[in-house]
Parts: sequence; C-alpha cells; structure tokens
Amino acid sequence: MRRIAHLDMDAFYASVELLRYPQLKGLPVVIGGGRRREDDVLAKLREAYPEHEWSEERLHEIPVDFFPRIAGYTGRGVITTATYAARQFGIGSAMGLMKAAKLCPQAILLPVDFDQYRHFSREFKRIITEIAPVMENRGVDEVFIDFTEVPGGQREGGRVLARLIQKSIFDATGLTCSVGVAPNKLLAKMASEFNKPNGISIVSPDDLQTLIWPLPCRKINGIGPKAEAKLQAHGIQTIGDLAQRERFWLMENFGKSYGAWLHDAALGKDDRPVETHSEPVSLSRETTFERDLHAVRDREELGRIFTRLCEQVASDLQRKAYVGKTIGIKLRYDNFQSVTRDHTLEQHTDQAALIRQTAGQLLKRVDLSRRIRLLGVRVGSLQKQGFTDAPSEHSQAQLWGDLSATD
DNA sequence: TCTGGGGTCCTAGGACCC
DNA sequence: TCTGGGGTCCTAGGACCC
Repeated sequence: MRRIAHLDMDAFYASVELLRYPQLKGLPVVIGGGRRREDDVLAKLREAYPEHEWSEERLHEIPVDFFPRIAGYTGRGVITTATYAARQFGIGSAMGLMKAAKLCPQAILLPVDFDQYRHFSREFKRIITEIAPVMENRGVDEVFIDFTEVPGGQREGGRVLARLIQKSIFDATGLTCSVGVAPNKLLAKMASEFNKPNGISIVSPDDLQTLIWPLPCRKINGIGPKAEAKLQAHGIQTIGDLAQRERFWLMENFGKSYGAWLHDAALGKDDRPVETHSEPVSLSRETTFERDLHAVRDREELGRIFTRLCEQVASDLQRKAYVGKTIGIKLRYDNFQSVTRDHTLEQHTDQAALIRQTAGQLLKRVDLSRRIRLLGVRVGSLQKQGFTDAPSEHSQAQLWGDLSATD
C-alpha cells in the first residue's frame, strides 16, 4: 500500500526567530508587517547601545524589554506567523496587525526575515531527502514525502520513519514539525494537523469514518471559505455529510469536475503522485502602498513604483534563467476589488524595458480614476532561458532609449 | 482599524483555424 | 441566405493555498 507523509513545520517563522532570540520563548510573538530597515532588531540595538560590539552570536543577550511591542502599530501589515503563546489571545496568520494589537498589545513584533527562513527551509528539506528521496515541495515549511519504497517506510504504518525524520530535523536545527502518514496526500495532509505541535499521526483507510468524517468540510485541502459557505447552505457541515451526497447531485450543484472531486475527497480517494520536480508557470511582484494612490495626483510616485516592480520581475527572471511572453498587470482599488490585464508578446523576454513598456500599455486599459491600493506586475508563459526566440541585447538597448525619450 | 505577497488551477467567452 | 463542430490560444476573473 502507498504510504504518503505530509510534514508541516510547527509555527515555522516564529520558531526560527526563537532560535535567534531564545529569551522570547513562551512569550507572545508575532512576525509580520513591513520590511522597513528600521524594523530590524539588530539595527535598533546597535543604535541604542553603540558601545557594544553586537553581533549575530550575541542576539540571545538582548533584554526582553528591548524588543518592540505591537501596541500602537499603525500600518497595513498582516501577521505572517504567531507563536503558540500569541495564538492563545486569538491571534492568527493573515490577521491585520492593528487588530492583533488590540487583542494582545504586549505581544512582541518582529519583522519577517525571509533569507533566514529560506536557509532553514533548505536545511530541513536536505535532511529529509537524505532519508527519503521522493519529496514534493509545498512552500517553505511543508512537504509531502513518499514513504512507500523507503526501507522501513511501512513499519508501524510509517511511524518509525516519521519519528526518525522528526528527530533528525530537530537534532540538526532545533526545530519541531508535525507529520501525518496515510495512503494518499489528501489524508496525509489532514493527518498532520491531528497532533500539533511535534506530533505524528497515522491514518489508515479504516479510520475514514471515525477520524475524517466528523471533521468540518473546510479541513479538506481545496475547500475554502466560498465552497464551505455553499456546502453549508445545502446543509452539509461535515465531511461525513458530504460523503452521504450522491456524486451526481454534487456534480450538478458544484460543477462536473469540482463536484466529482468533492465526492472523491469525502471518500478519502486521491491518487495524485508525489511530484519531485515542478516548473514555474509565472513570476510576479506586487506591492500594497502605505496609503492609497491616485493615478493623476500621485503620478510620479506610481510611475517609480511601477518601474521598480518591472525591474524586480526582470531580475527575478534573469536570476532564475527564465523568459516569459505574457505580461500582466494587477491593480487593487481602495474597495479591495482587483482587476488584471495581460498581453502576450510575439517573443519571450526577461528584459525590464520591454516588460515596462508592455505593462504601461496595459495600464491604459483599466479605470485610473479610482484610488489604488496595490499594483503588481506578472510575467507568465515561462520557458527556460536558452531555448527561445528572445531578442538581442541590441534591440533592448534601443527600446530603453525609446522609453526614456517618451516617458 | 480592514484585508500581504507569491503562487497554481479552473472557467468561460471569443478569435481563429481546419 | 440559415446558422456544424472540434481544437487551441488568448484574456479576465476568481477560488484556493502557503
């Protein structure tokens, strides 16, 4: 039988921060907000105590009182992760920081440090693949692992191997994770939530009715807030309720494809393989402004931001060696409504000037009379660099010239 | 006091082609 | 004068996930 594991790092960002600042253990800590230079704890520290030679090695000596509190936070940031101590106050990820400040003003607020998280992400994934090579990435802090062919992967339903991986990760990094093992990805993903933090749970097909069916439908990966509301409107609360419905009825009410998938999911059926490789489909950069901007009144500022986004996407493409030919823009208005426009070029590109020029044309096709809170630039239809029709450096240089002449 | 940033996949209509 | 039917690509929006 297939043995698939889902491994989920426990409060990953917050736990990585606690490795640097162990003095914060047990305290409510939230990570999030802007990435302004002045948010950096070490920078503040150097400023406040210039007589000390503060370095990365001495971060644990920073007194707790020194850390910034969330109270009085103003701005549009949201929480990326909260420690378990902070979650006691009802704080959770994606919550606005200003709301969190009300719930727990004494919580410590740390800025996000993606370089640090990426480092630990690579580290725990390296440890996993040394033990079990068939691993699928699901973002920085989650993976699927195929235990089926791993020696010992079937012992105690996978518990022995899960324990070995947990211990290896902890010994090397000091981080804990939760693991669920089941016959497929769908059930493994649910299982990894059963015993958090630092837990292991094994789900077998026999457990479907006792462990899975009592859960709310929302626990299925792929049922979000919209689908949940619609299911509830039909009197379907639990996965068990969903399993009682006829496949045909679900297909009529939720669409042929989604309905059939809902039915399979409720019965614990899922035969997707663990994918060890994937190619990106698109790359994008977007930013929410500190205050809403107006296309006319804030023309210059908007133009600078727009150009910077194009340059960032282009540099991302070049660094990762991709070229794309569908250029897209995204706007979010002050009422949170989003619009997108895109255009497919004749040839693939990774050049900021061409992206900027195309995106500029797209901008003319949206309503610019309303206030804007977010602007984004995307490049899709990607191909690996070197197998394409990308134009020469010469024509790109000409384009830059044209652009600066007209802009 | 509203609601980040980076993605994937699906749907649906229209253009265009054979 | 009377409207077929696939297939593919493009575009816009939206649901969902981490």
